[in-house]
Amino acid sequence: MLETAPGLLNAVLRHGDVAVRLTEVEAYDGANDPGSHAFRGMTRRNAVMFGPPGHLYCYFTYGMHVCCNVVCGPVGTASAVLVRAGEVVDGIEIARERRPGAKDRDLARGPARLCRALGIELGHDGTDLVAGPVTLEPGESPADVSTGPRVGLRAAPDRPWRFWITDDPTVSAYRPAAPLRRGSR
DNA sequence: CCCGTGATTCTCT
DNA sequence: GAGAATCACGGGC
Repeated sequence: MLETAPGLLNAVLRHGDVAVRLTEVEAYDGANDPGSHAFRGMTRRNAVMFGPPGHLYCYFTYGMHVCCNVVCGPVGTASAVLVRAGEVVDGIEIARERRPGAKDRDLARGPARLCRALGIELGHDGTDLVAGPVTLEPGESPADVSTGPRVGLRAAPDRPWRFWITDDPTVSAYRPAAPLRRGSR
């Protein structure tokens, strides 16, 4: 169940009293994938991607956001699945407190939002998803899955490795690519 | 639409 | 060792 990105759809990611049903994920294929953190080989930050599957890879980006991936390949492959969005199915009061002002369906609509709603921090990097404190429970296969290009990646945007549950309102809005506003070319 | 934010990594000396 | 470039985003206007 951890081997494929679409297999994670409908799975429930839980941290303490808050749980999120995953509705949108994105695959990253380690060393073969220019969009992956692991493309240039193992570094200190991405080390857990190279480790055993079923662990959580958390990273910090854009100066203020934490995102998390599920490591899914065997040791040495660095394959991971970015958790992009989901629906809060338990502990919604706590999630609301963590995200003041957000509408319920936006609580975990986006990778960084999802982590914040769940209370996932950098310290959870490397967490074993069976032992916890963050856990992943498989769910039923979704009735209808859509695929498309990945979001916000400048490298290899053509790989249709984003998977989401068709028509689910908690799937994040599609953004073609993150513009680079620092040098003007 | 446009901007902040800080860690990590790369490259050059 | 130092400085520059990059980053898989969200919120505010």
